[in-house]
Amino acid sequence: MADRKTISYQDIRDEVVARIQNRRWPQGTVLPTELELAAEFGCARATVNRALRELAERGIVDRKRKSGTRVALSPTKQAKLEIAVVRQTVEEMNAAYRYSLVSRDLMACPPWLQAKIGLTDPGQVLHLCCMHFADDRPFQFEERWINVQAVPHVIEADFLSVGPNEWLLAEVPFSDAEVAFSAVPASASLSEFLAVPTGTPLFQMERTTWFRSEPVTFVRMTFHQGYQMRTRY
Amino acid sequence: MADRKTISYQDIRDEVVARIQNRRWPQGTVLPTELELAAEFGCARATVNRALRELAERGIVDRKRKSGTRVALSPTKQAKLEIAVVRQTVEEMNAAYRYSLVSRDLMACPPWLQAKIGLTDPGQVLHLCCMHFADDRPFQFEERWINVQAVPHVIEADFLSVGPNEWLLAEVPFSDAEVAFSAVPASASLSEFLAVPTGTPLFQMERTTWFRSEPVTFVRMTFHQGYQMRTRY
DNA sequence: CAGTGGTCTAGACCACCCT
DNA sequence: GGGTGGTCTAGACCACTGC
Repeated sequence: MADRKTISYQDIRDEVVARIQNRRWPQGTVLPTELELAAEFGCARATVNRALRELAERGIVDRKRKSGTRVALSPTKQAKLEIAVVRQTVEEMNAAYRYSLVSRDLMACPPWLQAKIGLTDPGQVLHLCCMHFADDRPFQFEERWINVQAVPHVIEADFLSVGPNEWLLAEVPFSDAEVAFSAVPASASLSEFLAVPTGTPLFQMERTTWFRSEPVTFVRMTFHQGYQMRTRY
Repeated sequence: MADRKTISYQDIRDEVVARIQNRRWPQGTVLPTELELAAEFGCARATVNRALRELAERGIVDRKRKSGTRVALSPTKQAKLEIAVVRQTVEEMNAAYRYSLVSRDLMACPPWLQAKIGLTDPGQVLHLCCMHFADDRPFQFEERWINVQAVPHVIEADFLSVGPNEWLLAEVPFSDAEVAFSAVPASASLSEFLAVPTGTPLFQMERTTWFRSEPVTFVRMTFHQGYQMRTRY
């Protein structure tokens, strides 16, 4: 350690990671207590605490009261996926974004959807189909159902110029969501919208969204052939 | 707010989220300063700081020195994906896990791989193919290349009973990785290993791993038909 | 019961960056 | 230049949990 004036929590965090990678503290090892580490590094316990808390969040160590901090055994690593709005994703590729509404109809909530999102009252849903283009080439086909009861004035939105994703984000900020990724074959309609042969493997993302425990929307986003979702961790 | 003895950072965090969802603080709004919030909630600034820092990590607010804290405009939401070892994934489905080594050969690093993982010296790589089963049904096909230079004694491992993933995790703990998810058609060999017709859409995950900036391994994991990766956020 | 992490406080200094 | 968040300190009390 450099003999700087003050030790930062990042110094401690990095040093702990180094010792784990060095095998000085192999997997399963119980680390010294916060007090001991604070003494070793010559800093306050709060500083050690912050460093170790961050490592615990990353899944690198496990912490328990009384038993202490130990190096994690099965490193269930956590990847942070940044899920942005389609427009942003397209623009980050330096491509021109274009949005187009395909269809919009109000309907009774179908039973499968009712079960899927856990809706008790069989109310109405707004059913939307949209296309997103990058440089005028198909990028994503979006099929969405919105729970009218949860967002009543969705009926007044025409979704001609603004996509439902962005509209909802402004309307229902910071909701909870559950996502599922999978590979699906292009159906007849998907093959037309995304300009690929029927049966082509396509990357799909499904998402159900709740606002204060009330289901708001379910969306199925199917990407163009060859799309990859990437992240670092 | 309940008139409890002390205000926790979670109280503040939840209250701030509530005010954002209430539209009391619409998107783009500049929040009161930490000092002002501390005064309002009757707590120390550090407590407010921790609450707001957590919200900033979640992407709900943006913080900048001098300009202050404001409600995020484009909520690039972050999903935390827990990427576990295959065995763990299978066992969490209450299925019996079985592993099988398909092939193992030492070879010169092919140029495409050299370019992909950013390897400067054209050294040797260990090329492995493995199968993972859940209740004796194909679950995942794994094709992997390991940089021998980075992990020399990988040559002594036979990978007959322990898969390369678990071996590497014990060997090279907590490395950095880059992952990409996509949908691919089943190739001739994939169709045999995963028992599906050729061309079937399959979910695939590719991962490159570095340990202290040195490339360690590149792996391509292809899942059985219909596999879904799920998460909440 | 006692040890460990979890959290809060009151105060301080610093670094960044907008005006 | 000055205001804001970023961080550290020294001390305190609390909550959980293994012994």
